[in-house]
Parts: sequence; C-alpha cells; structure tokens
Amino acid sequence: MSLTSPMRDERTLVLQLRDAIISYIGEQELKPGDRLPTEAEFTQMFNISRPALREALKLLEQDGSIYVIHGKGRFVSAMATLAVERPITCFESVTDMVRRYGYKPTNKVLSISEETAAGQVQEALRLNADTRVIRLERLRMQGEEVLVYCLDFVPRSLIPDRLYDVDWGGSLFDVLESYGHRPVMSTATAASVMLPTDVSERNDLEDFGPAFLITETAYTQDGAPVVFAKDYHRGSSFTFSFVRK
Amino acid sequence: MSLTSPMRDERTLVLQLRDAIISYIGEQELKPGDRLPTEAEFTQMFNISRPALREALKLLEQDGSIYVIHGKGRFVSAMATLAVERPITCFESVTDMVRRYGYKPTNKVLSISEETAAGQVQEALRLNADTRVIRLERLRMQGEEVLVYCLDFVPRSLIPDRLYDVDWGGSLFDVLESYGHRPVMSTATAASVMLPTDVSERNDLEDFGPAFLITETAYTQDGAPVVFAKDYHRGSSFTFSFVRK
DNA sequence: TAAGGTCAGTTGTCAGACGACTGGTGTGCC
DNA sequence: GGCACACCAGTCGTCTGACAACTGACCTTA
Repeated sequence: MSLTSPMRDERTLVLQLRDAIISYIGEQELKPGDRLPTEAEFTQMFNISRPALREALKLLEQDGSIYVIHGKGRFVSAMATLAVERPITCFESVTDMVRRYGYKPTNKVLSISEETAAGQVQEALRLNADTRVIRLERLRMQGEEVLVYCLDFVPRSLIPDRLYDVDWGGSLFDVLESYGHRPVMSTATAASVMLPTDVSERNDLEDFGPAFLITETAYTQDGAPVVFAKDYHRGSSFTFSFVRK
Repeated sequence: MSLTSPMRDERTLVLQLRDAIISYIGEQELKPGDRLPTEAEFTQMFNISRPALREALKLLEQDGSIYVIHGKGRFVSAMATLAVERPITCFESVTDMVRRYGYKPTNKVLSISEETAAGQVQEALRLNADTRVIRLERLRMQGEEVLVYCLDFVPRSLIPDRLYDVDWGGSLFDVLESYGHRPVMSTATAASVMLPTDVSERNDLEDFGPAFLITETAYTQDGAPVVFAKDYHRGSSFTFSFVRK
C-alpha cells in the first residue's frame, strides 16, 4: 500500500497519512471498538517513520475518531463513523451555503448605506465609537420566495472605493477578498426568532415564519474582524447539522 | 518553566504540552500573525523532546490555533484568540446545558410509554421494524415557565427494568449510564420551528413562540445509538454559540 | 546593477533505543 | 486444587541524534 500516486506530492506527509488511515478504516470496514493495526504494522504498511505516523494518529485522536489505551493499542471510536457532510461549523458564505441546499439563489440588495458603528456592531468589529461602517441589507431569493434575510456590517476603511462602484450582488466574502481582507473563520451564535417587524413589514414577509438567526463575526487569518452579520434563514427551508462530542 | 506542578502526573505529556503552549501564547500576549518560538526553543523551554513537542504543535495546527510555514516558523492564527466558552458542539445533557444558562430547572414528566419503533426513530436508532422503544416526554421548567419541551426515544432493550421503577426526572444520560450505556457523542441537526400544535395545545404553550429544535441521535463509545431526541428550546431563552472555520 | 550561488535558520522526516503500561502465563505457596 | 505473585511479550510513550527540504538574506560575480 503506497501513500501517494507517483506524481502527487501535495501536502505534508502527516496529513496524507491521516487521510490514509481514515481510508484504511473505511476499506477494512472497521467498526467502533475494533482494534487498529499497531504502530509497527502501520509504519511497515505505509513505509514511513514512527514519529510521522504518531503525529497522524494524534490528529485522529484529537478529533475523536480513534482512542488509545496505553499498553493495549488503538481502537476505532464511534466518531469515525459519524461523518457529517458539511456541518454548521464549516465556515462558508451564505451564498455557498444556500447553493449547497440545492437552491439557485438570486440576490436582491435592499439597501446599501454608510453609518457610524455603535452597540453590537461596534463591539464585534472592535471599532472606535466614531468609526464608519458599511451597512448592507439583502435578500436571498429562490424565485419569488425569500430564503434568507441578510444584514451585514463592514468597516468602511476596508473598502476604499465608492459604494456604488462595488457589486454587492455576489458573495460579500468575495468582495472582501478582492480588497485583500479574505475572512477565513468566524464566531457565531444561533437562535430561533421571528423576523424584526420592520423588516417583515417593509418586505412583505409576514408569513416568513420562525427564522433561524445566525449572528456571526468573521475574521481574517491575522485575526482582524471584517464582517458582522445577522442572517435570518427561513426556518422551513433550512436545517443545520453538526457533531457533538 | 516547568510543565507540571511536582505531584501532578495527570494526562499524557503531549496534552500537557499543548495546554502549556496555549498558556504561553496567552501569557506572552501573542497576537495573530506573531511568530512562535522555534521547536528548539520550545524543547529547551519545557525540557522535553522534539517529537513530543511536535505532536503537541500538530494538535494546535489541526484546530487552527497556529499555522506553519516550512522553513520559516510557526505563527499564531486568528483561531487562537477565538475561544468560545461552551459551543453547541460540546456534547452534554439538556439538563446540564440548561443549568449552564444559569437556570435552576425542574423536570416534569408528561408521559412515559412503550411503543414500536417506526420512521425517523427506527432509522436513527437502527432498529428492526418490530422493536420496542421507550417514549419519554418531558418539560424543563424554570418556575412556571417552560424552557424546553423534550421528546426522547430509547430502545426498550437497554433498560431491562419496569418503567415505573426508574427515575425519569433527572438526566436521561445518567439513567443510561447506570445501565452501562453511557452516551458520549451525537449527531444533531438544528432548525427553527414552531411547537407542534398538539404539544402546545395539550400543555398550554400557545405563547411559546419560535422554538430552537435540536434533533439529536446520541451514541455510546462503541458506536451504538442509544437515544433519539427532539428538544424544542424556547427561542427567547436560548442562544447557541460555535466557531466556524 | 542584476542574477545567481551560498549559508544559516527552521521545519519535515527518519532510525533506533528505552521506559511504562496491559494482559496473559506459569510458578510456587498454602 | 486454588490463589497470589512474578515474569514476559506486546504495545504505546518518550528520548536522542541525524539528515533532508524549504526560506530568506547575504555575498559573489558577470
């Protein structure tokens, strides 16, 4: 059993190993509680050194796929069989998320404006009291049906162009990336709420029903907050999955 | 800088190291993008070997707290500063979760019965068509207010006692643990819904409002599903946090 | 001046060794 | 015969030392 197809160098050996072990568990149809090959067997199988193998195994231990008993061996854990395709903990844009549900959404910009950061927005984006932010209000539609009502805030300084020169109809993350502020992760909270009455009245959304609200602050790789968002997902159209451990 | 207070052996060295590095980042007030000490420096600092250190660093890489550039060094990532206290991805009983929100909940058993598994329940618990399950319906109350409406299903075979000999007023997980079926993880989905009308009518919950529904299948360490649950959390009382990356 | 080579610093990988823990086996004592 | 204990093989935990590969800066040279 070799690791990479000849020409593929790709990533670091340890990550390849980790995936190879996952594949091995799948191919051998190992069930939770089953014993894994020993370190010695794995190193021979993949023809790699023990430290490299151990780093890969440690990764699997950390995410709970396997567990180890000193002096006995390593064993498949329940987690290994509980792969959720695309959990809520995966960072992605609303646009991509909606598409994944099989929708072909169109975006409708309700309003784009500039204002002074305050309260929740100011705090999340770590701004001074008098800092300007862009306020973007959009609807994600599937045909005539509103799927998500999105309210985004971005520090004005990140986008030095005129507001009307920017295409707000696509993914906000793409816009930010084009200005060198690509968000890569976020902290978020989820709650179940009704749409704010002013929003539902203005947009004829009285029948929107219970909304799945994700309040999210997105950060760049170097830790700078670049977006504060409140996304109201139509409850009857979205279900979010995840693993708890 | 030593690792453990003298008498503390506790866990494996690598895990101690991981936490020590996290502490180091905190103490030195390293910000995202800052460079970490080299492997050589760390091994001297903690007086441990390089393989052990590398395993610890790999763990931090995996969860995104740090990133590495071959030939340059390791750097603090944004994730390191985004610690969420108790994310939704942490497996815990509804009882514990509610307590964490500062409530002192009382449990009210609405009904306990036995029925034949079917549909969603049968599928989640991987049961045959004619298998018996326990159906447990409860309310978590704070004073007179209902916080959560819980509907649980457990394979009958896991609890060989008479239903009325069991105390269902506490954590269901505790009951299962006492029979040797402690759940340790789960797969779950979250959605925003209204309470089923029969539930709200029977329990006088017409004003419950939008509910945060967590549909969860819990598993033991060896991968056996032991609980299928639908927990309707009062939307105005609960917010769930998590990190996306 | 610009292109290229060289070198120190850092991470990636390898090899071999010994310590620590687990479970089973066998022995000796009662 | 039964029980307690010592021993031993198997496995994971940790250490030491070494070399390869990559990065960036410096130096040399055309």
